[in-house]
Formats: sequence, structure tokens, C-alpha cells
Amino acid sequence: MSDTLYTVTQLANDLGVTARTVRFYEDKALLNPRRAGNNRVYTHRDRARLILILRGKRLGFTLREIKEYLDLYDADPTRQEQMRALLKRVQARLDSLVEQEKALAETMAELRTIAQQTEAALAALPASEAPSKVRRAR
Amino acid sequence: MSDTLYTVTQLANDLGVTARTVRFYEDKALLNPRRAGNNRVYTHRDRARLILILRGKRLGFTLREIKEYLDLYDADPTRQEQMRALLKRVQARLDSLVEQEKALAETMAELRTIAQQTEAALAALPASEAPSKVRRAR
DNA sequence: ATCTCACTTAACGTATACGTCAACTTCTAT
DNA sequence: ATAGAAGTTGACGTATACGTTAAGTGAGAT
Repeated sequence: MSDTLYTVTQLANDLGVTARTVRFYEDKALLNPRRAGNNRVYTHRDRARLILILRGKRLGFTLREIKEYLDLYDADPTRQEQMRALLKRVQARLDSLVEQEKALAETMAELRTIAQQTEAALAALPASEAPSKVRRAR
Repeated sequence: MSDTLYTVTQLANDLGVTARTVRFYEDKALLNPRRAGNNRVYTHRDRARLILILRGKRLGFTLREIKEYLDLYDADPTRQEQMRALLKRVQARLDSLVEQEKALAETMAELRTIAQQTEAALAALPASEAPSKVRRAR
């Protein structure tokens, strides 16, 4: 009944990251697994937490931001404040991405212009349309 | 004529960067101004070069890539090989940006989903719809 | 008993593009 | 002569997310 326990390597492989990464997250206080002697032991809760972390990363949040969110999760039993905060973050990120989208479009337009101009300039060149393989075979 | 000469600070201010940046580019062999004694002196050619560098940056190329391009510019009198190389780089960058665009769209979609779900969850909450300003005024 | 694997901590390395001193030298103006 | 502005060369600092040794511990397998 999902009382499975994991070692670092297991959990890491399971979620497609390295053990180093998982330990790193712990160092950054994003995870806090129990120990069996000296070794880390992860529960399904830890696993869920890590999944949240990875999702946050995919969505472009920094580890610091993710940590703030997770800290709220822990400190907010009703989860209301946490959801408000989440909403704020998500909106902000969306705004930022909208801007990125614009910038991206502009950049692509400029690159396409350059490509066209360059192609035109190359086509206007008279000699050596292709680097003739037999130029003075030696 | 445009035989104007610039000092680092002048050139930097002129193009909206810091003198540190201009010197940094020289350290990276992207610029190679003359000297008047110990001081850097920039010509309109140097200025044009710097403009190219900044443009490349705007378009998302690394300084290393920009340097390769500029080196070609110097070593290729006909400018043909250079233009081919440029075309290649530009195409590659465009491909990369197209992928970024996709990833961006996916990310935004996921964020919008999260936002909606969070809003719904918040709306479903009974108490304290807004953090009432007068909660037990003390 | 020894090998070998998995685990541990600590700490330096990486990539990118500069920012920010520190410590001088030089030039111009007063 | 001297203050002040501007220039110079190092060289370390910054931010982010880990990678990569190094050096050692504990446990099961042979």
C-alpha cells in the first residue's frame, strides 16, 4: 500500500535524475528524508515531493521558488495561502513567458530577414557556386 | 570621412554598454583596438564590429559563436565562405528557436491549466474569501 | 577474510557574461 | 604641485544547477 521505501539511487533512477541531484535538493532543503543509520530512506511522500520539484523545474521555476512553495505546503494545513501564492507565481511566470514569446518572435523575424538577405547575396555571387571538387586536382 | 576616434567609455556609452564590457570583449579577442600609449582607441571599424557583436548577442548567439563569425569576416576577403557559415548558424539558431517556441507553448498551456485548477480550488473554499482586514482588530 | 557495490560527506569544477573592487598610472585643469 | 577624472591591468565575485573527484564507511556475497 505505497509504503514502499527507496534509496537515493532507486528514487533518482525512478524519476530520471541522478542521485547527486536528489542529494543536492536535500542540501537545498527541498527534501528531508529519514535515515537508516547513515543512509537516506525515501517514502512515497518524499517521492511525491520530488515529483513536484521536477514539475516546478520543468515549468521554469528556480529551486528557490520551488522551495518557498513547498515550505508553504508544509506550513499551511488549509492550503489556502499556499494556493494563493501558487496562483501568483504562476501568473507571474505566465506574464514572463508571454514576454519571452514576443521577444522570440522578434528574434526569429530578424533571423529570417538575415537568412533571406544572405541567401540573396550568395545567389548574386558569380563564381564558384559550389566548391568545385576538381579545382586543380594535385 | 568618419575618421572619428573613440575612447572605451565613449564607445561604450555610445552603444549602451559599459566600458568593462568592451574590455571584456577585447579579452575574448572579439575586438582589437589600437592604442595611444596605454589607452585604447577605437575607430569606426571597431565600432561597426561592436555593433555586430551586440546584434549577435541580441539574436542569442554566444560570444564564442560571434567570434568565429568575426574571425571569418577577417579571413575571408570574398566573404563567401563567411556568408555560408552565417547562413548555417542562422538556420541552426532558427531551428533551435522553433523548438523553444514549442516548449514554450507547452509550458504555458500547463501553467494555464494549473492556474485554472487552482482558481477553482480556491473558489470551492468556504471560509475567508478575502483576508478580512478587520479580523479582531487589536 | 576479502571483494565489491552502494552509500556518505566535503569540496572543487563547469559554463556564461560580465560586475566590482584594488591598486596604479596618466592627463588635464587650476 | 596637486586634485580630480579617466584610463589600465589583474583577479575575485555572482548566479544556477548540478558534475565530478576524493576519501572513506558499512553490508552482503564469495
